[in-house]
Amino acid sequence: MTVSRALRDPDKVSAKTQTKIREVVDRLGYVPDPAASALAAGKTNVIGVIVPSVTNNVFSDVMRGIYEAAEASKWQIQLGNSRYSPLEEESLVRTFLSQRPAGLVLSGLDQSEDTARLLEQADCRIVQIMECGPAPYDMMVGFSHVEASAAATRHLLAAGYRRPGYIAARLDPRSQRRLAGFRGEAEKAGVFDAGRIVTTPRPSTVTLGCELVADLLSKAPETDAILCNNDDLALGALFECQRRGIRVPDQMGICGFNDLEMMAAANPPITSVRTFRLAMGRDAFRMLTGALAGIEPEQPVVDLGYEVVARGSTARNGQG
Amino acid sequence: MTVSRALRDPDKVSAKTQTKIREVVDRLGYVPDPAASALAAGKTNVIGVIVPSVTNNVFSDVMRGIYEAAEASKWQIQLGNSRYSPLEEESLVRTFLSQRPAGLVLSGLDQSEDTARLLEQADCRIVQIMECGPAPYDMMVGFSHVEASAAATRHLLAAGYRRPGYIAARLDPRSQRRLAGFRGEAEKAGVFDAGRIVTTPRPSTVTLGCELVADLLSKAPETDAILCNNDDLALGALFECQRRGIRVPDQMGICGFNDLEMMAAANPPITSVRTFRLAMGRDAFRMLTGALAGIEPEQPVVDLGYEVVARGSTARNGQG
DNA sequence: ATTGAAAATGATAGCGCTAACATTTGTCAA
DNA sequence: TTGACAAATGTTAGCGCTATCATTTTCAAT
Repeated sequence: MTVSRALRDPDKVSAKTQTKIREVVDRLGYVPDPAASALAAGKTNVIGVIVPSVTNNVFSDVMRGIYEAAEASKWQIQLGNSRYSPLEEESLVRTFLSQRPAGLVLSGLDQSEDTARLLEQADCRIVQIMECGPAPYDMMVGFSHVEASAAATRHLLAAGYRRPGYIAARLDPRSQRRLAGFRGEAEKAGVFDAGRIVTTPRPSTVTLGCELVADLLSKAPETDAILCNNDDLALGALFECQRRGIRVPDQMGICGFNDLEMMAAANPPITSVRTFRLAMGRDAFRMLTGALAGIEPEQPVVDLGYEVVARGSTARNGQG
Repeated sequence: MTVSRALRDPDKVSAKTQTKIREVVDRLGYVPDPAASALAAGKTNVIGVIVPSVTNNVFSDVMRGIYEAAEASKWQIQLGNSRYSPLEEESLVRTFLSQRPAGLVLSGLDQSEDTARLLEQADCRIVQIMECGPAPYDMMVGFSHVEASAAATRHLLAAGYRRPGYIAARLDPRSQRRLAGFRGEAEKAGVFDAGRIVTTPRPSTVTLGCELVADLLSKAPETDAILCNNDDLALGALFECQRRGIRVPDQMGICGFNDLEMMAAANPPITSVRTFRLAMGRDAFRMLTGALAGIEPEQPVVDLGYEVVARGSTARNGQG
């Protein structure tokens, strides 16, 4: 029927036929069946999004960016949770691809080999988020974790801290690159000491931040600043220092990563590296749907950057 | 073909045919097309989940419970974000129902009239989460917000606080019921004062907790305890009190709601009302898929309860 | 061996839509 | 008025699967 056309591509149908159709559709309460449409057209309006965690604030902000951008569009978001496992990611990619999605949004650069092969052969557009790097499957929007944590390290050094430590939980690839950024910059300044790095595979929490600081201070009591792999840990670090009577920022500088909203509210406010998570989700969605509409992005890789937000927790000597 | 049967209902196919089919499937890399299946069968394996927020920790925990329970099952989770808007919820329900989902998970009891009508006519199983109440559409798993906040209020009174205030952001229906629980209990004890209630429609953040406390103290400086509508606000309240040199718990008691992980790590640790969010998601999924498999739940409404976790922030007079 | 019932397998139609092409209608210049 | 062409609408087949029923095979009991 012309009905199908009227509903999907109203320009190709005359105005009066459109009104007639709309009237009948309303009267009958007709709703198109997406399964039949998918089958006949051989494609869907589904955009698959695979994230490593649905609870981590970082990803929930990205998801919000995506959902808000997708709101009132014809695109359906299908969310998958890989729980930081490349194997689960692979299985999700398979599942999603079997649905002939219009597009796929993936986190990071470190897919398994099999996943990479699937993605290269996939006939859908792909956006990788969270990181920037060479050789995207298709498109990419993120930032450099190495550079961001290097900048945070330089900030600590500029504030006068000389024995910086690093705490991290669940060392996913991005955390490892942040650690590498810290290490590189600390070595360059001649202040690196592997004894001041404390990590754990456990998932990140505020409580864990307390524990990691306790661990760090028992191993390296001389530590005068802590670069935390994320903001949960940084908040825990602050609490732990307070409990031990360690004055922040004078005796100990604390810097987080991501700049969650609570960092600014803490007491003292905690320095952090702001990342643009909402924008990342939104831009990923726009790049993807733009490309699907035939508008190729100017650059396949978009670097959203970062910003070291200096606050009280590293304001030694009146700096920051 | 027998192939379809072998893949969906292996019991009905002989063992040797099964192996043969599996071999060929592997060799050809055959993957069933879910759209065709949905069209032919008139139903899907999709379970729609509609939450008011994807960033709020409460809902992300519930989502995690659902995703973890759904992991490796045949069920596909389709997430919708109503952003606290009954209208967006209605539109999501319409979209989801047009996909002939196997089930639907909704948040709360307060759907719009049109949504309620849609749901009553829907031929899929429905679970409402987050709250308990009479007259579920189908099934329900949650807890009583009124009772939970009443219990928190009683805890504050038992700790010796006599001029309790209440701060809340974004008054969704559940927040309103929590406020009602506070009010009821405070009135019963003769300590209610509407001047000690400060609310705002803005979304909840830690920073907002600071601001609401500032507002509360300017209006009602006599306040000696704050029941916070959630944990973000409670953390902000603690920070603000610290900044003002108000001693917690001696001069001011602080109690949160939900008992996010960070409450225990704070300094002092913050009293909160624990809710069972992961379990809520998991149980909702299990009830739903159980019912779809023909196993009706013993009770259509499951009350998961709550638990007041007393910590340092309300430990006046050595109590708590 | 024969029978009957159950188990396993096969054949057929159709789910509701869209792509591709065929036909009709409308519009305008010659 | 006519023809030429574009715009609008109609026709047809088929997307890949499943439900249903028809047929064949299996196998135990007689």
